Amino acid sequence: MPATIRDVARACGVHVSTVSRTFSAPNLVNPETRGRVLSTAEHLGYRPNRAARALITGRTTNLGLIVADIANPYFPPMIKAAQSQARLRDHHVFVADTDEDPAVEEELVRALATQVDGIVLCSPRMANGAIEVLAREVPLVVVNRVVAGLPTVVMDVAHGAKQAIDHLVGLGHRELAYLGGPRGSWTNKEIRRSAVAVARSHGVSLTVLDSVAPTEAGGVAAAEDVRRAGVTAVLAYNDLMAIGLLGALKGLGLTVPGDISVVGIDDIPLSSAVQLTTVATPTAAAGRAAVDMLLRYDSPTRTGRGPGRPVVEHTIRTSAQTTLPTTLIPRQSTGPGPYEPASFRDARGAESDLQS
Amino acid sequence: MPATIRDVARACGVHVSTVSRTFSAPNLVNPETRGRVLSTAEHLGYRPNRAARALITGRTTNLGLIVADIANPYFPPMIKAAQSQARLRDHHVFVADTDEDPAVEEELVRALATQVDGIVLCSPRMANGAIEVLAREVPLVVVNRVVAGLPTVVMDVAHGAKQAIDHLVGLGHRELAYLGGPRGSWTNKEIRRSAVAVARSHGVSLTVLDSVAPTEAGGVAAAEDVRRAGVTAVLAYNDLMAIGLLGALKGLGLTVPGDISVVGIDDIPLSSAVQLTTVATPTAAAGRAAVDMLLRYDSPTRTGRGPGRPVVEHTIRTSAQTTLPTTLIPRQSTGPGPYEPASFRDARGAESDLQS
DNA sequence: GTGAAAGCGCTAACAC
DNA sequence: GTGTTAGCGCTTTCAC
Repeated sequence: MPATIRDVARACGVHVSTVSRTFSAPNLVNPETRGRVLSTAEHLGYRPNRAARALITGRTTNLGLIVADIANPYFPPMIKAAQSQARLRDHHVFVADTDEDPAVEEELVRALATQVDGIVLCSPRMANGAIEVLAREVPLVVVNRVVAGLPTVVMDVAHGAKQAIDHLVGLGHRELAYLGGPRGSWTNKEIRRSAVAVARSHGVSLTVLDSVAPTEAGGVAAAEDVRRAGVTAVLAYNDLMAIGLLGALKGLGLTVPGDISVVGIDDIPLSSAVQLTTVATPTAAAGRAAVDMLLRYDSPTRTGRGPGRPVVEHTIRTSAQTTLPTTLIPRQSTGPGPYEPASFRDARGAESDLQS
Repeated sequence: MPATIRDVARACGVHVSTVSRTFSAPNLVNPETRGRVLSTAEHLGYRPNRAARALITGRTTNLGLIVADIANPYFPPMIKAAQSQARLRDHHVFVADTDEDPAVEEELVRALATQVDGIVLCSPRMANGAIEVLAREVPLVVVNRVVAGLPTVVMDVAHGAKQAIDHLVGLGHRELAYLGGPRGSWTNKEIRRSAVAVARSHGVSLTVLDSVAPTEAGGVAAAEDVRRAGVTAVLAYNDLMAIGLLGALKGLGLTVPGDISVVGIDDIPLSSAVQLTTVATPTAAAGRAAVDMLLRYDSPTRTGRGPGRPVVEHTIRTSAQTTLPTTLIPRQSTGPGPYEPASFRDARGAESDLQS
C-alpha cells in the first residue's frame, strides 16, 4: 500500500496542493516547506502515481516503440538509441514486438495508445491507410516508411542500393539478382525500384527474386533459386538473408565470392564477423531522430474553463521527413565478376536522374 | 480528444455505469442494451482509458520486463515468449534495457513500478539487497538468479557446466579454463562454482579467467589470456564470448578444435551457424514461466469500506523456484584433447555430491 | 506562498 | 438490469 500525496500532506501538516507543487513546480513553493515535504516524502517512500498524474495532465511521459521482430539484430541498436534519447528527455520507452504481423501491429498501437504520449512505428507492415487512421488516435512517427502527412524517418536505401549495384558492376558483374524482402515493406519496394533502375542504367540484367522471410532461414531457402537464376552477384534485402544465403550457397558447392558475390543491407554486428559486404544504415541515429520528432509534437494544452479540463491537442508542428545516409562497406563476400570491370561516374544523383 | 465513457452513455441514453459494465462485466448487462452500447462505442471510436481504470482498480494489465542488453541475442527469444504468454492472459509487456548498469536497473524498476502490475527482472546486476527492497514496492519475479523469498526462474547452469566439463574431459582435455562473465551475475558464479568442483572431481586443472564484457568483444579481448593460460579447452560464460574467442584464437594462429576446444553456453541462433559446441538454456520457457509466476501473485483486492477504496495486496501465493534443464549440444568447436580420453559415470548428482 | 475545491475517466458498492 | 453515488491520486485554477 504505497504512500499517497495525502499521507505526505498529513504527515507534515501541509495541504495536498503544496505537496503536489513540490513535485511538479518546486519553485512555486517556499524552500523551507519544500525541504520538509521532500524529506517526509522520502521517509514515507512516496512516489507520485503516474496513472493519476496522466489522468489529469493528459501526459504519461511514456513513449511506445513497435518493431517487427526484436530477434532481428537490426532493431536492438535502434531500440537502445531510442531509449537513451528518451531518457535524456525524461521519458520512458515501452518496446513491443509484432512478429511481422500487421494485425498484431494494429492491435499493439491501439493498446499502447492510451498509455503513451506517442508511438514510434518501425518498419510497419500495415497498409498506409491503417497507419493514417491510427495517427488520428495517437501521435505517430514512422521509421523506414514514408507516409504522407506523418513525420517519418527513413534510410536512403535507394542510394544504398545504387551503391551496391555500382560496386558489383564495377567489379565486372552483369547478371545480378535482388533477393527481396517482406511484401508490406516500404524499404523493400524502395530498394527494388532503385536496383532495377540502376541496373538498367548500366545495361546489366537484374532478376528479382521473392523470399519467404527476412531472416537467415529466408536466405537459406532462397539459395536454390539464386543458383537457378544463373547470376554472379546478389543483393539481398538485408544482412540476415545475405548471411543465410552465404552459408547455403557454400552448401550447394558454390564459393563466395569466387562463383558468386553477395551484398547485404544494414551492417548488423554479425556482418563484419562473416565478412559480408553490405550497405550500412544508421539505425541508432534513426532511433534518436524518431524520439525527437515524437517529442516535438505539440505538448498537451488544457482548454475549456475550470480545473481538470484537459484537452489534448495532437497537432504536430512539423511533419518533417528525415532521410539518413547509407554507406557501402566492401568486405570479402564480393569479388571480381566474369566481365571486364566497368568504370563509370558514381554521381549521387545518377539514380534519381533515371526516374524522370 | 478521444470519446469518454460519458459520451457513449449520453449518445445511447444510458447511464455511465452501464457502459462501464458493458466493458468490464458484459454478462451483467442486458444483451440488447449491451449491443446498443457496443455499437455506439464503436461508432464514437471509444476506448477505455487505461490510466483511469488503473487508478481505481489498482491493476494496469501491464507487465514490465527488464533485461541487461536487448542487443544480446540471448534475450529476444525470452522477450518474445514472455510477450506472447502475457498476451494469452490479456496483458501487455513493456520491455526496457539497462545496458548492464545496476543503477539504471534500479531506476527502471522504480519508474515502471507505478504503471505495471509486476516486473520480470532478467539477469539482474543489482545486489540482492536492492532487489529485496524493490520487491516491497512492486511484485517481482527474478530470472537467472536466486533471491531468497522471491519467485525465481533459473536455468540449471550448474548442471550445464558439468555437462560441458564432462564433455571436454571425456575428449581427453586436462588443462581447462573458464572464461567468466559479469561480476554481478548469479549465473556466472554458479557456472564457476560448478565448473571448479567438477574439474576437481575429475582431477583436471581449471583456470578461471576474468573478462571485460559478456559480448563478442569481450571474447576477443580474452583470447590472448586464454593462449597464455596454456589450456587446451575453454568454457565461456556465454556463446557470444565463445564466438568472439573463436575468431580471435584463429587470428592468433591457433586452430579450433585442433589446438583448442571452445564451449559456450546458451545456444543462441548464431551458434549453430558457426558450429559452436554449447549448452542450450531454455530461454523461451523461462520467459513464459516468469510471466506465469507474475500473474500468480494475488490479484489486487479492495478492502476498507465504501467504493473506490482499493487496497492492493501484493502477497504472493507461492515463492516457487523454477529450475529449467540445460542440454549439451556438441558441435565442431570441440575435439579430441592431448590425453587419453577419460571415461566416467555421467551421473546427474555427481557435481552436487562434491559440494558437501 | 498556501489552502480550498473541482474534477480527469473510470469502477464498484448500494439501492431500487 | 440499471441508476446513483463516492471516490481512486493527482493537478490546477482561484482566493486569500
